[in-house]
Amino acid sequence: MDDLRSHGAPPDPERDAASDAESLVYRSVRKRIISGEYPGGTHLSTESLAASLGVSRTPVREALRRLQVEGLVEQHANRGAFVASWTRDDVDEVFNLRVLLESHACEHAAQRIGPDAIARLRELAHQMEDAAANPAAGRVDALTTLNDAFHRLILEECGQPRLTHILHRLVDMSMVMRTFATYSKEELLRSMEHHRELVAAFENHDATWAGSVMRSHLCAAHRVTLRSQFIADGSRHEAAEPAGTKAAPGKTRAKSGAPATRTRRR
Amino acid sequence: MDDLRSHGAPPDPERDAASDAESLVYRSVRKRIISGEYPGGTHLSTESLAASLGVSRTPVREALRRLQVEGLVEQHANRGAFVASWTRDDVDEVFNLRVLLESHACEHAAQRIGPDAIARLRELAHQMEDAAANPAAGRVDALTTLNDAFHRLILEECGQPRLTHILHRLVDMSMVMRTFATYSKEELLRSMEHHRELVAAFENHDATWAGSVMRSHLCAAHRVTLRSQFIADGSRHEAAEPAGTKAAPGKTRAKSGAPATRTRRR
DNA sequence: GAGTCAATGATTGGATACAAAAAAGAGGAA
DNA sequence: TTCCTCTTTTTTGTATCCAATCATTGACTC
Repeated sequence: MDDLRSHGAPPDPERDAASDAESLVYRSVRKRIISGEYPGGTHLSTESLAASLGVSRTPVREALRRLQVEGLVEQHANRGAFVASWTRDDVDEVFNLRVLLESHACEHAAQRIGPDAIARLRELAHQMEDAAANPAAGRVDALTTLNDAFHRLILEECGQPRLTHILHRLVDMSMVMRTFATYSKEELLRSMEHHRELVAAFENHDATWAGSVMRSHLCAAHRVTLRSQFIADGSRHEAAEPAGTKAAPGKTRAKSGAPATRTRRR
Repeated sequence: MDDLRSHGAPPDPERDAASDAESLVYRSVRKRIISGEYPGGTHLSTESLAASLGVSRTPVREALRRLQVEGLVEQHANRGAFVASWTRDDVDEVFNLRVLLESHACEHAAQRIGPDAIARLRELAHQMEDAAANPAAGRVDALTTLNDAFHRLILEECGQPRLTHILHRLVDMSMVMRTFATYSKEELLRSMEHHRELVAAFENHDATWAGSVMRSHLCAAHRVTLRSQFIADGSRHEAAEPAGTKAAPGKTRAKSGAPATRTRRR
């Protein structure tokens, strides 16, 4: 009957635009983690989150569980949820995985992508160049949003839902880490050139070329992230704790492992 | 003080051995999905699950949310959770990702693995050969358990928690699909030989060799899975619906997409 | 007889209430 | 002063309750 409706948003498990309370909390908390408003180690109290968002604790708990599985949050039994922290090894791992998977996705996308998506990619690349050339306030935000859209569009074109899902989460992690990233002028220009080159590779449906450019692009981003997050000797950059937040118990220990997905020691 | 305790299980986000109600439900439902007791399309009612497990609906809902994010169940808004179904494209995607990632993990593991882990791998390989040679009842279960332990041990040795986590989920999916798999005698022997060869590669810390064997191993498994799950023309193998279960609404449609991680159509 | 519409029943999503565990703090002894 | 212990307080984890939504069934109309 109204099959059209069930065709659209509701059955979509990644209901980014869903209007229920759980999704509201999920989007809100995720956004704040990615933007850096909640730095690593921040205690996420279900009660205060529920109060500040005007919902009860039930959907908050479900949203935190989702964020935990996605790796942005750690949950300690009977102690609640904390924003995941990042070590240098974590940064390396995430970027190594992105290099491996996103270039793979790029190669598939190059073979399947249609003219509409290519046009959209070109438009996004142009908008990024405009934003980069215009030293206005909010430039970084605009660039981040456009860059995110560019990468996500490529992912959607690869036609592999699980790969897309995994990479969305890795890209989220990269964005958390890139909160403090500062691109030099040269690095910015190189990044723009990578985007242009990717569009050219897609126009020619050249999978090898597209994958290769993506690898270069991510290697460069990896270096920028490392430079902005860690000082040369490899010691950890600790985001300043905002007043009123409590550090995760046993945090210094936890850092030597990894957030959210640590394996058991034997 | 009791820092030792917080060192162990409690702060582990993948608390497989946790004793709270949510984890109990999670493990129970996950096990039934993987074992094939709940075939694709089975409706997972929060109420009946809560009743059968002796807990309330609250932890059941959280466990289902976790399984949804992990891709084993689909949640349709206001309609509840259903066990994810698998198309041939899904099988191909999962195995392609495993080939890419598990060989990568293997290469890292080969460089880091210690003598204890190698000994344990050799032991597991021997046990598998014994189990394979002994045509007793429960042989398939024993082989599945041992093989799972073998692969997971390699993953833990690679020292990359996120990669490990992602692969755990992909392996779970493979196990769901392999429920009905039947290895021929030749395929079984080849699989055993792969395990032996992997141990040899690890003993020599030869990353290229180890990664290469793992690729072969997974390609072979991919073919067996395809053969057992789908008939030659590529049409879908539908697991028999047990009496009393309701099919997911719009299921025929959903199958053309993918479970749990479908991307939005534009 | 087929199709449409409304009432009913079942099930989910969310809110609140309660019990248990952990963290924080006060107090006292060495 | 420092360390230990007991109490208080906060916060989590679970159970129960209520409202909203969806599927189903039956009656009604064309």
